[in-house]
Amino acid sequence: MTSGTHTDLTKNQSLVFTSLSEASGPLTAYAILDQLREHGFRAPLQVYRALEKLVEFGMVHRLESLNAFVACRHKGCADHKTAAFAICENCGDVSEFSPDEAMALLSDWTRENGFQLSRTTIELRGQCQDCADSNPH
Amino acid sequence: MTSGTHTDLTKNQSLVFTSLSEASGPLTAYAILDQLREHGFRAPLQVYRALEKLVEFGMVHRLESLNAFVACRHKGCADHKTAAFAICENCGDVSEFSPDEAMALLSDWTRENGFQLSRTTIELRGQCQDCADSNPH
DNA sequence: GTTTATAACGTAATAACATTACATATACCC
DNA sequence: GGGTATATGTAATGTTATTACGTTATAAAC
Repeated sequence: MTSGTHTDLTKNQSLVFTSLSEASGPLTAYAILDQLREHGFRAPLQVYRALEKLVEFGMVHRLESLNAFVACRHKGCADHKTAAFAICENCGDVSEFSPDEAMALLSDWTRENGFQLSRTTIELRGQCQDCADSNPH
Repeated sequence: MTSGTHTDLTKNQSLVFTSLSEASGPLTAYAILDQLREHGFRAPLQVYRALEKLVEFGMVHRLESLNAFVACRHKGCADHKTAAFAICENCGDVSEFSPDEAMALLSDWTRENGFQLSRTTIELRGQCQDCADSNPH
């Protein structure tokens, strides 16, 4: 083995990750639970425990403004401490991107203010291009 | 009257705003409710309704990663669509700042991707200077 | 191969956060 | 007064997340 891959997921972690990977958008913990009942899941904690690890591994992100979770689709994301998300309030679509330059400026602030950064949440809410095109204002 | 001041708060809005203004940090809706029981508050919805308006007025911010609310302490904040927060996970202290340059870069992304931005959440988690000094790693 | 330690898992109960639904009140305009 | 819009009161419920406790799987140490 070379580096930080995670083929070593447990059964529950795999099930939760697969569920998120196959979803077209973010899922709440309880939505995941419902999907996985047929695989034997019975309680929220089974989902939350798996999610905790998957987030720790960098394979899943939590969307704070949605109380939901997405599989990371951002190539190389595990190398980043930060991801940013654009969330369409019309269709629910979520785009992940890497706000490197913006993050550098936020890091300037933390440096100037002696703040020891551990994680960053950046979430943009609005309308995606498709929805803006079909719902003109 | 000149401009966007809000001396015209309703009774409930005033009570909730005062509660948040006098607090040393963010409060959850239920913490506000408990504080305001002596003023006749009886149900969560009384708090949530007031908060909704106060956020709309730009007088209060919601911290998504905390499910809590803070009174805006940022001079001129009402002019900004965006505020950023540095949240100390040790002492709970929250610093608000105006991430103008970072926001400009995020706006570049939205422009390039046709995303119609309505609001932005930027929350930094970590340790404030005071806590980092007293809890060295 | 048994002991020991650690991480993962199962289940129930409960806590914490937020909304829906419906009835009433208040204020402002005509 | 009648009509409209906004604010309020209250109860019930829905949604999200955690605590507590006990068991099972895994792997290293002896």
